[in-house]
Amino acid sequence: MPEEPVAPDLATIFKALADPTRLAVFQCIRCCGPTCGYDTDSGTCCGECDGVTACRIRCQVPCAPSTLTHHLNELRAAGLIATERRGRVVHCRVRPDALVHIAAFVSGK
Amino acid sequence: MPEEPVAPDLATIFKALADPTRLAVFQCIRCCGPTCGYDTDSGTCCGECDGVTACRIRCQVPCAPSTLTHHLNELRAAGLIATERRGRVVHCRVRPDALVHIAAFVSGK
DNA sequence: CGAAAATTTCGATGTTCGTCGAAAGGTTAG
DNA sequence: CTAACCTTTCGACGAACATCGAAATTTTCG
Repeated sequence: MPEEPVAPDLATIFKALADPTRLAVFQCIRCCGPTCGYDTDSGTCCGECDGVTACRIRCQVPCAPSTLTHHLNELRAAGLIATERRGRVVHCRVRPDALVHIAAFVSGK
Repeated sequence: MPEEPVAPDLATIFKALADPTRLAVFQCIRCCGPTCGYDTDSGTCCGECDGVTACRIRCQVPCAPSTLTHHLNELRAAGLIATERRGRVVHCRVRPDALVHIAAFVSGK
């Protein structure tokens, strides 16, 4: 299961952020941890950083565990976050290139 | 029917741009006409500019007339565009403050 | 090994959404 | 006034979506 299949189009990225709960999840990941050292080539995250664990996200964004998994999958498919399992927990991070497409859109393509 | 009821939240704005067809409509409006001189106080558009007519949008984004009306309503409700009827046709324009919320989001809130 | 913890998968459910066609509404030109 | 044009409203329909609970999976710890 790759972290990010291909470059998703703009509408897909917007759709990933269009749900209030999912947007809150993204903001939580964004604020609670440093930017992920995700490597596009190797498809892996750096092993040093901690990120935000899923269970910690659920402290700030209350929802069922399965619901959070679904939202994380959507955000990851949109290329916005990277996830990495370390033991029992999953660490979530914002990808450094997450918002470049949106930024280009705002600045007039 | 006000042009824009209240300041919509970020998720609503993203949702308005999350559909490929609707995003194409927005880009069409954005590219084909100058920025609208929409006045937040008076709630009207300046009477000088032409904007892009709905029927012209449908030349570039094929869909049923009722479908386009629906999409324009969504974009307007999200505060992204302003519409103005002039005679038989409806002129559509991007609101000058359309993307400020997204820009703030990209730049880290 | 067995229990506990964190996450995922699966199936189900109710809602929202995008789309269209038909009909109605408003406006201009002849 | 009437016909043509552009747009909106209405109702309907199928697809997609957010959410959950239960069960399964993965991993650590005693």
